Amino acid sequence: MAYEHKDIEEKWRAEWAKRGTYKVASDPSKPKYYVLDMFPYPSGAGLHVGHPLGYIASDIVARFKRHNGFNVLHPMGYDSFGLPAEQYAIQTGQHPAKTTEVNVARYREQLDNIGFSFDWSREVRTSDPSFYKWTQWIFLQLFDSWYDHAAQQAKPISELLKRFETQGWHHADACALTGDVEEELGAFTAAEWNAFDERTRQRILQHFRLAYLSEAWVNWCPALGTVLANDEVKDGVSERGGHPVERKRMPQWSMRITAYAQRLLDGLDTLDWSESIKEAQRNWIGRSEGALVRFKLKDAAGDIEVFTTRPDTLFGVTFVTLAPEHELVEVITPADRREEVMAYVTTAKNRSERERMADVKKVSGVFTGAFCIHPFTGQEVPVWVGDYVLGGYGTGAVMAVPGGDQRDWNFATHFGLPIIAVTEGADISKEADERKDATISSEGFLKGLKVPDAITRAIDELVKLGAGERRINFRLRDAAFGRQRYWGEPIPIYYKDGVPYALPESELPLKLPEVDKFLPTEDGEPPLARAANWNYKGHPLETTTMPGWAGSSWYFLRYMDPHNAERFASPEAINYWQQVDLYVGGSEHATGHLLYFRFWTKFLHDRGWIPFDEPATKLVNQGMIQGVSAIATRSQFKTNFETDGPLIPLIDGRRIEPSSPTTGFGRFFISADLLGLIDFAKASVADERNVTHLPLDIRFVNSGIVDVSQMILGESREDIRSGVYLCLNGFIKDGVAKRYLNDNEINVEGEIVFRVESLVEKMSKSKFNVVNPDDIIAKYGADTLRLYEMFLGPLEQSKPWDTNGIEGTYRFLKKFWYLFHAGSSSDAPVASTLRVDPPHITDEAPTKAELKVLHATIKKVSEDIEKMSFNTSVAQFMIAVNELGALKCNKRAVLEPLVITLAPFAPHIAEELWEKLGHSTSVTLAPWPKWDASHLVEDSFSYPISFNGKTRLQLEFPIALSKEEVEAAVLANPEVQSKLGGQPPKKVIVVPKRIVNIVV
RNA sequence: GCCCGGGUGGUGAAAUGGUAGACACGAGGGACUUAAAAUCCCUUGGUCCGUAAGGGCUGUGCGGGUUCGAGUCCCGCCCCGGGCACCA
Repeated sequence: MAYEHKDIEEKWRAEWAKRGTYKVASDPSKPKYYVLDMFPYPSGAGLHVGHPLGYIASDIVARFKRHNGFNVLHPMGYDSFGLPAEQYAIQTGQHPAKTTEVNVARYREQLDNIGFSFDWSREVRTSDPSFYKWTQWIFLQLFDSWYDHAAQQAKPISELLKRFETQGWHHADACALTGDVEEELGAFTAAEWNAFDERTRQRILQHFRLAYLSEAWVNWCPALGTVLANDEVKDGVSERGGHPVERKRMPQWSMRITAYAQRLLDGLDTLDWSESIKEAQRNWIGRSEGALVRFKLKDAAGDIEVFTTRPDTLFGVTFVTLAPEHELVEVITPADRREEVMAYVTTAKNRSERERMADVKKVSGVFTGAFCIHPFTGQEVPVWVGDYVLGGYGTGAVMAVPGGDQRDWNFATHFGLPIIAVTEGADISKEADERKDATISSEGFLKGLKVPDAITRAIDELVKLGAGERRINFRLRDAAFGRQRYWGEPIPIYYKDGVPYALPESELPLKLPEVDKFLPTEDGEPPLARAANWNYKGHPLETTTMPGWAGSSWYFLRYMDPHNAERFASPEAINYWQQVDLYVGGSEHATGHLLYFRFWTKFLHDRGWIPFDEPATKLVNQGMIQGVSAIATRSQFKTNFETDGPLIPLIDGRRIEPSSPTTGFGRFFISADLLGLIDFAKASVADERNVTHLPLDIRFVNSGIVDVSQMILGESREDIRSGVYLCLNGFIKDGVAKRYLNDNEINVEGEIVFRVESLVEKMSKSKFNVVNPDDIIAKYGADTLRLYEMFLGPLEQSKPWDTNGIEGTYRFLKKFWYLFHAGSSSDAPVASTLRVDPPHITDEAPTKAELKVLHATIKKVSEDIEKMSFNTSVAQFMIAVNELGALKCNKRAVLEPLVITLAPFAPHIAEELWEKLGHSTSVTLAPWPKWDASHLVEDSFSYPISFNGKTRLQLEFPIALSKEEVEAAVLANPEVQSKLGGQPPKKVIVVPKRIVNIVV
């Protein structure tokens, strides 16, 4: 009779594996559907209940689509290159491949327990040479490509060479140069190109390749011995480990993602992604329209280039500020100012980016002594250096308009520089006016124009004067691609005379070599430099490896054809499976993975390898499941013991006496309900440090009450094991509860229980609040876990995990099971229910009420899955079971379709019941039931009758009645009449099948 | 500062402009049981009146507005979460 989840789930997991139930192949006769989860990095900690949330949701959709006739690709794999395995390798000497293998096995075991419909025959691992062969191959394609801005497309380098050979390179083409890391490239003719030596040619080509090597400002992290990407640096320290990061110029592999800035931006409009992710990407790309303005130097050749979004404020320029790193600083500073200026530059430069960012309030700068010429007025404008201008961004110089920009205003005010009002109605004595809908008021030809018109006019004038032009600037930077690390894809490049060359395709995969240690060499070379024979035909190989995002930028393609040895995936497979129809993962990847993922897809499209240029049409971000930490308060009482003995004073004047401490000090854990009763003033807690908060392991906490005796057995922290736990009416020491030694129990009744406060925060080992899905599954089963995770709330929302609530979904499954077995002959509990527990199903025709429940459920669940509103579908299942239980329904015609609708959510129990209903094939093959609206039609409706919008009573009328008939019937009702008190209603609103509102 | 989310019982939450709190947890009461577990039934936003049946008022962060009717739409604030930021 009982619902034995363990037997059922083990049986079906084995059966699915044996039958290959979830294996999938291209099948042109069926429509395809591609459901993808962001694959996990297999960490040593294993999965906690938060990880599978998205996987369960996508699994439900995958199963639902299968029932609806789609051929569903639903794969899983591992992002198995990464820092933690390498850190572990450095500490222990254990090869990261080994650790990764162990962790993957553990992940697989945990994932299998949850009953996902993954086609494991398609598993990929980014650290597998058969996979990273193609990551390297794509790298070579990028190395062999340049971006033709005129055509808005990546093209082979060979085409560029032809162009150079016949046309050379002209400054007019210079817009092809993108990114922030190139040096100035001069124009050359075809004849010059043909005369260049190999070295020169290769150096020039680096300016065009989409994967390129150049001197770049990088985030160098000395502690990690590596370079970090911009998005791996948070607040000036490394995201992982929190080590300081400094700006350093060094040779660096980069990806020219900036070439795609406009397309990455435009593409967002075509995607069904959450607005917040799209917005984050828009911000990250950071397109701004404005003008490049050149200020001629007064006493030197050349000019200062400035980018501004507000050329309309040019008449408000009172000075120009250069970043301390700006190369002109040295050039223009006159000798008599040199000492002072260079001293400032040195300090400003040495301040880390972190300090400069943290210190917004402090204004610092110095006058160079040089002047430049205002392009419109011809007046002299002083040139300053200020550290509020960053060298790495834009041109590293700003035209300062203190009347229109707050930072410039701060700088001008601090140094007493003139401030000109640029807009009508601005009060420049208090702050700058940054409004973009103002009218220009500064003297000159822009006066009286609205800002947008003034911008256009200003640019026109700049162009006429040759002093500037329209310019679109992107915040997006080229992506650093090399890491001074071992555990990543080797970059398939070798060096001849210091010039990088592509390794021939036939040499791929370039496998990771064995090294004696996973650390940088003594002279700071990356670990790969330790490898013996790390060269190609005598030429040294590249020693940096690829970053984490390389493999994840294209893995979705490999799943389509994971064992192909000839190509990253066959054209047939790609043409069949196309884009990902539903991609599920965390929103923390908004500007990292999800941008590179789109970038590589666009690139592969440009070069003709794939027919689409966006990887995933729909993206859903699951929320985070937070942990609930159990926080215990611990205090060290002092001094009172010396005079009063081991008594703890309470605010009502009484004292409680736990077992006597041997010294004059006592360290106690205090139950949350006792906390407010202790008189901490009298207890003379020396200082705040004597009251501390410690997280207890939530495995020993139930509804806020700690099982202290169990906890001290399983606890590794000594202070927790040996602690004295003060409760309301006694204390617990060494796991034994005792009454207080004096008669001052606050409450002599009841058990001595220790309570903790709960705190919702990130689930993590260090907070002792991790819930392992394996434990939940052992107790309640995977089907219960799946249902409960969905039942917690909307998928995209973050929510705390509370194991206590799981009983509800477990009870639901037991009731569902009972529907099939109520009145069954074998009512006695038996060890295994699988064969001996016959179902009790009849073939009788269902009643109207039963059909209504069934069809309402099919309708609601079908619609909810499409909307990814899983919590409401689970609620509907509960309603159905409660109602069918009350109707004592055990009819096949009702239960059979219900099993199919439940199958995507709780596949194990559904398979078992499906089999019991007499089917020999898997429930996953059953077609999705259709709901029939005719079963949902009601004969009558109970109208809420409201007066002025407030519901007062209910009246039932046939739905066939017209508005007028309902109104008449309502007004004829004696109760309504008495409420009206003889007054005629002002108005009566009847909304059929909804409400009646009487206005009085 | 800017851009996205969000704010509803003790808790997780539900609600095409139409009966706020579905569903579930927890809590309280009861049934069954020698007992426990399991299961089942009832109550459960707040508050007031009533012995009771029942009824009144109030209530979706705050203040306005639109509407016969607002958790939902509009305007102005407050708070929480996430993202971005010396980009000139």
